[in-house]
Amino acid sequence: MFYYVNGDFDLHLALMGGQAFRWQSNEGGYRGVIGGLSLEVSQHQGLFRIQVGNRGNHEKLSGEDICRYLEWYFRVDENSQGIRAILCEDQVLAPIVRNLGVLRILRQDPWECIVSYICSIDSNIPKIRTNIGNICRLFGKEIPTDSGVTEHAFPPMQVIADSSEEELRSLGLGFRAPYLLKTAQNLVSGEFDFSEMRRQNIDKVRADLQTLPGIGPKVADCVLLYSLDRLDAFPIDRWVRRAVSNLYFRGEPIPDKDIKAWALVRFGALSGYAQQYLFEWSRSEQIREAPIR
DNA sequence: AGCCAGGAGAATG
DNA sequence: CATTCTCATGGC
Repeated sequence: MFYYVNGDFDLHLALMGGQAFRWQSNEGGYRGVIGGLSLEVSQHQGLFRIQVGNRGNHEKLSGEDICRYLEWYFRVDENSQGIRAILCEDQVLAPIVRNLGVLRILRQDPWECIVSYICSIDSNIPKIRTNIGNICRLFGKEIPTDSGVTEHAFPPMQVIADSSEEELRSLGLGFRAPYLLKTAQNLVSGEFDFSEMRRQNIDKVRADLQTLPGIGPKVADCVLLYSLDRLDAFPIDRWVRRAVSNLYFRGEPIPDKDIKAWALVRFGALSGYAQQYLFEWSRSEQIREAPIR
């Protein structure tokens, strides 16, 4: 089953930029798994094509349902050129936005997102990908594909909650293992309602997320931005911290709380997109000055 | 060898 | 109460 969507996309930026960690480039395209859905995505002059390889545990979904879900995931209804135009009103951001391709924020599953960014603590993108891959291989349901490669669905939170710290450590999670285990156990207790979180005040949701072990200000903002539809979230990592300092404050170190307040005023509802462009710029620059903080 | 999409808890001012 | 320090882990 194929599904075509109008272009205006940079798949490499969206899928390999460090938002999602289950995609790998694959002769001209990208192969990945969303939830339990095995996909292959490729770009063809102005269009991009999605091939649904296997529905895994989503057999009950119709083709239309899957299409709607993919529209949701890739945010195809979004006017990315309009967003770029608004961001370009910022004289510092303008050249960065124009030089990078069309950047989109994927709409991921909150549980997957929480796991991914707990794994991201004091880590790096290749290692996060390895960790997430290991978690899916050990705990995720197998998804047979036509190409013969066996993919793995992302495991439900109950499976992780029923695992052990030793098991998670064996996957290379290190000190993040107890964080993930306890957070999964807290989540299955049922006190957290992600659909309710979508409607609540962002500060309330951020505070609730931060009650989970291993989720502090940065991870909470990643979950808000990448999975709970809060484009006004502004996750501050060392790359963004460096970019803001160098681009806007002459290299002067700025406390995170000040950056957060500054970003809200400067970028408002599009803070998340500004952050993503700054993140990509900072990483492409590879500034080797004294690290901020 | 040193760096890397931070968080938690204790110590300090 | 706010800021700073230290620690845990593993791959590249």
